[in-house]
Amino acid sequence: MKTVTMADVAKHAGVSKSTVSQYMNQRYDYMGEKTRERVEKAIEELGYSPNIIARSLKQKSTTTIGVIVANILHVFSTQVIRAIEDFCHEANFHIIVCNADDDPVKEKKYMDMLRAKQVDGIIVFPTGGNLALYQQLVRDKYPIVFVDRMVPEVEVNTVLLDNEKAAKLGVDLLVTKGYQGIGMITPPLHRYVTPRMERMNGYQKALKAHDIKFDPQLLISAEIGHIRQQLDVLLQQPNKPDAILAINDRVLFEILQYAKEKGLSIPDDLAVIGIDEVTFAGFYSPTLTTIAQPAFEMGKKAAELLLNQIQDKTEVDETKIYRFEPQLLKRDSC
Amino acid sequence: MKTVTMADVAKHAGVSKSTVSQYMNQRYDYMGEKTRERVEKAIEELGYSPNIIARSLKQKSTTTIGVIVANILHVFSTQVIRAIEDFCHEANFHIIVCNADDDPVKEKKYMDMLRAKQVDGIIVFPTGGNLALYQQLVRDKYPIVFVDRMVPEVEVNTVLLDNEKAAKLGVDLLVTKGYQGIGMITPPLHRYVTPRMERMNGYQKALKAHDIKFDPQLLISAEIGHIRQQLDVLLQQPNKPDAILAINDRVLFEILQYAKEKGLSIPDDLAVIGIDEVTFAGFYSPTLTTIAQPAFEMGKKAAELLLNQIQDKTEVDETKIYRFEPQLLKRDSC
DNA sequence: CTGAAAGCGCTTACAG
DNA sequence: CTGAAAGCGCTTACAG
Repeated sequence: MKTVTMADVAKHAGVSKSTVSQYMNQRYDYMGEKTRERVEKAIEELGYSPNIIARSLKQKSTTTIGVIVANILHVFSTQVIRAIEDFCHEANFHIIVCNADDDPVKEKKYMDMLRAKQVDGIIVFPTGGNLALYQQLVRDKYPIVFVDRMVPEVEVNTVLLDNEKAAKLGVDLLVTKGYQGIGMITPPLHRYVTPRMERMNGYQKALKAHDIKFDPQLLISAEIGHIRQQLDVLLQQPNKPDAILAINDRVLFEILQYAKEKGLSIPDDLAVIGIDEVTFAGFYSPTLTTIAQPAFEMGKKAAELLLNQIQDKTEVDETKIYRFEPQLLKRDSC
Repeated sequence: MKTVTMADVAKHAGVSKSTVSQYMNQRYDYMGEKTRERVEKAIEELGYSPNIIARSLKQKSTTTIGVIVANILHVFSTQVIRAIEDFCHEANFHIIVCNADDDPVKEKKYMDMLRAKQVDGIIVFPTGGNLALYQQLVRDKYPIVFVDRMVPEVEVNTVLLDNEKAAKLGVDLLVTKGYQGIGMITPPLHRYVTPRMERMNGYQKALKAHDIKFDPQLLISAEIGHIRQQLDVLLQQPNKPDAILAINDRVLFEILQYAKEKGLSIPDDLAVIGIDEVTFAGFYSPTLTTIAQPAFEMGKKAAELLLNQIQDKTEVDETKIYRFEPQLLKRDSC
């Protein structure tokens, strides 16, 4: 496939490259009628399509952005990506998707590559492990938006769920329904991961608001693979919980699996609320009360913020945290 | 952020651009020890990072591929993308992800844009609606791989599930278990969509192999939103099915939702098998018998085929259909 | 062992 | 209204 270039078109039409370029960029203002037609015809006949790479080199814009997610297999990431894609499609931008796998090394590698590829900006679910890099980007005024997690030391527009509220919605409902011991299950908290930390805080604050003492015994913080086993221990205890708040969908799966194995009845033996909507919530038995994240709105907002930054580089936006409202979907699991 | 270029590095190090370029490409063969150190130091001090766009223009390779999926929200697409991403990451390639939404117009737009952006190749879940374009690409020897669907008129490497076998596995199991009336539910078949057509064929062939007459009455072909209603009609009939094969996960959801609403007991009132594994199959009540697609292997294969095509353009591979084995996961819903 | 020069395919002042 | 020329930031024969 011999590629046809602008020079070919120019020759074929008997005009200069400049004129073809004007045509391609729809600057017809000063172009003769016949000239335009000739160029149009030449493009048609040669099947010319411009090399955007070459244009990018000159214009310093690739109309492409990078999106680095923690894991594209998570439903939440998928929905955020989809929303970003839709928004970018409108604006004629493309997205390069990368999986950082929660690994700061991989994250850095991707960031560097994306910049080397001259993407116009980056949306990232930050691992938090590349402080110096984030700060460098901010200093360079490189367009960037954080999603799902924040990095307190770094001044970047950030799109987050109101995580405390999400946990509070769950606790409030459980308290209203009269549950006494409200447990919480989360993956490990050893590292600062915004959603987990904030949801934990929300859980504790909400308990306090209801004058319930936080009981560390009712908290499980373990790797996904160990949750069922710990749950088993927890439920043997005399002061076992009668309700549990699952910090995310992965945790909810473990609880449901456990309940199934042990023949526990939900909500009678154990009430359950999960943060994150799940596909089967509406037809599980019982139907599952969940707290949904507005993932599409969040993705859209992230894209909007980034494209704004890209388009008017001059304006010095103040950076902000954008909080989105979780939505309580009351069903029958509590 | 004033970008530092190769020329800056050259000046700073007191060498020529050529030398810096050699250094960047690790061609140290003929480079003096001191020269190398000087360049290294200059790069360090200036914080130089090369502009890959510029390199791409010269080298005619962007180390980027395009991936056009039908819908990134589908679990299958997600898994395929993830596998492609992983494979590409190894090879230092990046992926641009696009959603065609099953719309040939959008598909064409994306294809054109991706080529204009000089991606080195494209993996696509083809809508089937751009025959001329596909054929043009083949003629141009443009690296391309189809996934999930085939386009019979076009000679392109294609990665598919053995769809007939998937349906056959389901029917065989149901027959073995003694079910008499085995129904099938699918989205509309008006257009040729490989998985649907092949699974339908597989279903009919499998029935025949068991000397069961195919009864069109037991088949529902309807938009997702109308399935429950049609199912209701179907199950009122005298010769209603006692088992159903769901052609994909979306259909399975509808069946489960229906069963829940009507208080049907699975498998006693109605046995169910779904093609596509679902997250909750293992802890639903009953646990769900499904037929899983090896999505990761399929994605990996697609990436492998594409990168091979990209790397040795000379070699004329014969194009092939690569079939992957579905996996029957026996559980309790039949 | 290193540098000058041409070129990748565009865009953009500037001149006429 | 249109064209010649310079330049975007690299790479790559080629010369010495």
